[in-house]
Amino acid sequence: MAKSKSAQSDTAADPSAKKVNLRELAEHLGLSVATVSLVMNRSPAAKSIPQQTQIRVRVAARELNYRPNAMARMLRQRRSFTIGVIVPEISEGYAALVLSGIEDHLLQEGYFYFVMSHRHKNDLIEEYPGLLQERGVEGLIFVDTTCSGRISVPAVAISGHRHVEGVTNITLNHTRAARLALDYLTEQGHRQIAFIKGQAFSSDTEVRWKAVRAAAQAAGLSIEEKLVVQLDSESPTSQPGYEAGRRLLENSKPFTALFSFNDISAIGAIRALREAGRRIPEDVSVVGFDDIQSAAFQNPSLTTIRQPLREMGMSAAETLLKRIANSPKDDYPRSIVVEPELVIRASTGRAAK
Amino acid sequence: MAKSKSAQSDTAADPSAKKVNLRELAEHLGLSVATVSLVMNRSPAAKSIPQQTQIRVRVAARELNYRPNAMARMLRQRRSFTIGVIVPEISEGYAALVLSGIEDHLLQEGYFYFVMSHRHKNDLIEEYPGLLQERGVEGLIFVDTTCSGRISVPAVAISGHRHVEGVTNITLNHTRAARLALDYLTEQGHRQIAFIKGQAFSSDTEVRWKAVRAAAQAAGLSIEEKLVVQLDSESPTSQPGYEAGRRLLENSKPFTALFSFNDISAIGAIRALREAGRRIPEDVSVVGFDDIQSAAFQNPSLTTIRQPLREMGMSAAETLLKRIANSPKDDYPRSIVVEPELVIRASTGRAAK
DNA sequence: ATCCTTTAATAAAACGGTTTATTTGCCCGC
DNA sequence: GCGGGCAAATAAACCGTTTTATTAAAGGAT
Repeated sequence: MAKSKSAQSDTAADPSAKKVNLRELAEHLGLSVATVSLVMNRSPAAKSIPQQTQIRVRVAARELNYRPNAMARMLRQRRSFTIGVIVPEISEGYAALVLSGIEDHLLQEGYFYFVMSHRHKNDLIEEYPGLLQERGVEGLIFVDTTCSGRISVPAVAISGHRHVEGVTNITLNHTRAARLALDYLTEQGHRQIAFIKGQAFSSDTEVRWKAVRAAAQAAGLSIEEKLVVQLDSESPTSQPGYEAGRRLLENSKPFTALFSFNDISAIGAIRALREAGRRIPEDVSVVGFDDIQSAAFQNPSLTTIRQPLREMGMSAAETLLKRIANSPKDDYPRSIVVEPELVIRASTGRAAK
Repeated sequence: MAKSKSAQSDTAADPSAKKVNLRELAEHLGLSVATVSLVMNRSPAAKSIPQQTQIRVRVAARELNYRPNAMARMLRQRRSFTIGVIVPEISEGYAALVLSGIEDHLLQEGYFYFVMSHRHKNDLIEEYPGLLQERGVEGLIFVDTTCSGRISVPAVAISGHRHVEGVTNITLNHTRAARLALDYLTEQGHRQIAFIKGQAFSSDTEVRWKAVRAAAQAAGLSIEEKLVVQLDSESPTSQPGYEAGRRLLENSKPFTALFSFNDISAIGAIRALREAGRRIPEDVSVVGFDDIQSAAFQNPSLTTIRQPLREMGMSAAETLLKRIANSPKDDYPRSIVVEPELVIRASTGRAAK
């Protein structure tokens, strides 16, 4: 912090005085706004302006505490340096990690971002991209949201899973993810494996389930219908997982392992299993998905398929900014695939029996 | 979704055609921009414009897919309908809940918001308010961040705990919070209670600790120095809590209960206690703070002092928008106090012995 | 006819910058 | 003594709205 004597109120120097604009600054200097603008922006056109004048301008700008008006500048340059991010909800877990990755990269590049969460309401999903574009965002990032409608700016979807013209998809290698989980479980001797599918609205649900079935087949496992349940409430908590766990138990088909759609629901399911007297992992091994921050601190700590969520966020931001920079050209990556990782913790072990 | 035939490419109707601006729309109509603007904004000055013309204008606007340029409008009206939110991090837990409350209210009122997270870096804390103001935000919300520097827009701080001119503070009734926790624990027969203090950088740390000491005194408890440890890493995970728990055990002073600074750290501490063979709650009762979404799904589920985090977020947004509306007048609430609530779950029970 | 009102609309000045094209000296070479 | 070139700066257009003051025509009252 600069040492500013707040007592000294007469100089135009430090107070949070009223805004001074370019015209006033120029008048104060006895120069034209054009000159001052060129200097302040270190425009190449300013090369013919002598150092001395440049310094004079900058000193005065500091003294008068000149701050260029962002809206005026945006209007003229037709750039907002703002991007829009659409997420299902600002929840614990998934979105929080992705957002922090996005933010990291954007702030570093001088961009700001708007967040809007739609809580799976279809009308909001339809409406938000338009609202953001009216606000002048230069690009959009969709997180776990299948984007629809006309989009006239570059866009990136994280786990979007639908090929939309103009949208770059960032997705996990689900095939590999499913194999990691099932191969590991079968290695541990599990053959009766239960599954919790994601909510219908989650864009990952279908592709992940397809991958699981393929992986099961490859591993010579057959998936019992009674060992498959689906999440169905839209709560972002572990409650849906808990309910799914209960349903699984009601089906009274024995199983020694559970592969759940995500960590949040795995945690809920574990609670249901426990209440029914099953010990984790002695009676049932549980594998989650995502590796959210709290997964490692569950009791027992959660074995899970890690998605590099922060990295996916960063990659989304990076890709988007590149696309914006190249804007008129429409050669852009359609798809970026990231790799999962099996993180073995304490919620899994060898099959009983 | 409107039924729009995407094949029909000749009419100017539906395609994501190039932007049409007010001037072009006016020309198309054979009217002046002024007239069109008045109609589109339903300005009171438009009352003298006949219904028929108004309809004509609106129909054409729809047909040409006219969207007013937000930057031009903001520049002219000198309003951005944007506010800035500064948080330590977009983490699981605390900030996520507060943010969702903030968002709820803001979107409802037609405002957008920028988020910036500083991860406790002092230079960023200094820098961000200025950056946001340069971006034209009409107000600022600080979450768990003591704001500094000159602020020339209305501001609200959640758990700011420092009286800063121009900032409304939203705080929890910590006195009551501490009493709820300690009265409950003493009722359960606990006398040897350990404490985990918050990190030095958290704005809640000091006032909460002061309240705890006062409550302890009121309950006739003395706080043993060896039973107090402080969180000290800046990780937003449970790791610092885990480390704090270990330190507590190393001090080898017996205790039957632990009151931790927040849920995240309580979860870490529980892990440390467990590793040392202590059962929760049979050997040690643990009380957290915040009631983040995952608290209810811990194993055992976490007894905690609930802060109404979403409500605090909503209240912050509401207060801020009210202040913006009244802007020139500087009578504003200095402080808003919200009440905590004791949520008893399974991590606490009667003292052993 | 004259003056006032009302209706329907417009011209033009903001808002606060950026940027292109142009001006004004001034020095240099011949 | 004059055209050319350069240095230093500026005028003015532009970005796309909003909003105030003004105009133009028509109708009504006196």
